Amino acid sequence: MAYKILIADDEPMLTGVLAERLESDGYTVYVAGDSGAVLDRLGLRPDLILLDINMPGMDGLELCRSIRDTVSCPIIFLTARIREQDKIRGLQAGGDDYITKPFSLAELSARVEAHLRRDERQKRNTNLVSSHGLIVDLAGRRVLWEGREIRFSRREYEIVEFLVMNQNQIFDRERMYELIWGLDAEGDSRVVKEHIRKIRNKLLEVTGREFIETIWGMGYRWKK
Amino acid sequence: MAYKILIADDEPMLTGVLAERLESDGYTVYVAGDSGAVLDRLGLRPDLILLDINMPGMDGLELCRSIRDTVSCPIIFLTARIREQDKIRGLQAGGDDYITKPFSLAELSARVEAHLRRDERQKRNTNLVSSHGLIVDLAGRRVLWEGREIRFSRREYEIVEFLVMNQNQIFDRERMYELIWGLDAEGDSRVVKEHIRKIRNKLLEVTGREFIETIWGMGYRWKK
DNA sequence: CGGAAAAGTCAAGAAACGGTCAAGGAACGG
DNA sequence: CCGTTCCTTGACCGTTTCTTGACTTTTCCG
Repeated sequence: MAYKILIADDEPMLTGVLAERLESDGYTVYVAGDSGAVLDRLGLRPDLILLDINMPGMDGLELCRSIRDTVSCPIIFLTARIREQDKIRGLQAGGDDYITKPFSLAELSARVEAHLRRDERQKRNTNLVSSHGLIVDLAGRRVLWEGREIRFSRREYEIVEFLVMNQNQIFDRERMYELIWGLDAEGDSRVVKEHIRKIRNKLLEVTGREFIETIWGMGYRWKK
Repeated sequence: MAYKILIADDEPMLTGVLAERLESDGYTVYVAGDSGAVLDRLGLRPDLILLDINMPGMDGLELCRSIRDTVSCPIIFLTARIREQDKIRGLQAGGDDYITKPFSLAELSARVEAHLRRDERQKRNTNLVSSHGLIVDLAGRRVLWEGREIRFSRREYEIVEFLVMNQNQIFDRERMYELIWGLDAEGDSRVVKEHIRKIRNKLLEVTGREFIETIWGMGYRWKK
């Protein structure tokens, strides 16, 4: 699975170059041009965020705090400021690292990798989430029931993980498609319902229970 | 407010060290040495529980289930067992994580923090607005009365949410139609009154009360 | 009181939605 | 390169919900 990186910057010149490089490094890249877009994209559960400290809309530090309220992935600031004081403030706001412009792509690439590595190591232990006896192993990307694995395809697993991680919320197909597929609503959100069907079948077959409920006209929700 | 952590373990050596570390991390710590004490302390509404799986009295898994009947905070098992099977059984009993002894205090500390954070996030994502005992769950897009759901269709829910969120204002049908259906005032704003009727019926049936009032010639308003 | 405008009620057809299936195409692994 | 798995799409059908029009009741005001 490719790591997802969210670039939060409003200079198309820069984001273009960054995206190109990171994609060639094998990452999936998303770009958000303003604070609102950044917060929207958090649902994608990026593995790392590159954050321009001077974004239109919210102040960068403020934005960083908001991000931290939602996700815990590494955040690397991109900035022209160089004063030590700024560095400290950034880290206090929940940033993990700081790269000052101009920087070389090689350097950025290296730091991104380092952070992902470290984060990965930290995560590996912990990540099991359970719900009604169903265990979702986030690190291993698999689902267990009474010790046995229920085999899901990639998309199926991603949907299960997504719903389990956002149990109390309800998502219509459009929104799920945006958040899980990540593309900008290209394509047809009807795929979602087909995947949901497959998932339900597998879960029902193995567990004999229903886990995903449909709220007519509103969307799907993981049963509490 | 400091988070409250309940340590359920009968080895004073261990609980002492744990408590010391967690207190220095800024948490309020309670210790319970046997199953009975644990259940007693649940009244304190701890934010997280560290549970030794081998406690005198009840079996750890059993105890875990009992705890789950009362509180929903994260439970981290402390144990010497290491088999994958045990891990899974623990999670099925309602545990959230599993740390095998011996563990480093740093690791424990990190996991405690991670769980508290996740729990906090989840709570915050549950946006509730209440009015006269009626609870509107914005994330789940549903309406509750005395813990029970009142089922509304999508439009109905949208109208309820809209009115509850704008309690002191009066909206005529035209305006509600524009604001809830969206811009293009295509169609006929008479639908609104039909939906209002349905909503009133459902609310009245379940709660026996009136929530929406009509201001003659002006529109509708959520009762204060 | 009486008429007009506003609001409420009801039933029925239209539209939207979700579930299911089958099949073509893309991606993957050997 | 080939076979397999997975993803996506289109079509169909039953169900729920939305909308509409006709009709009734309430409210206001001369």
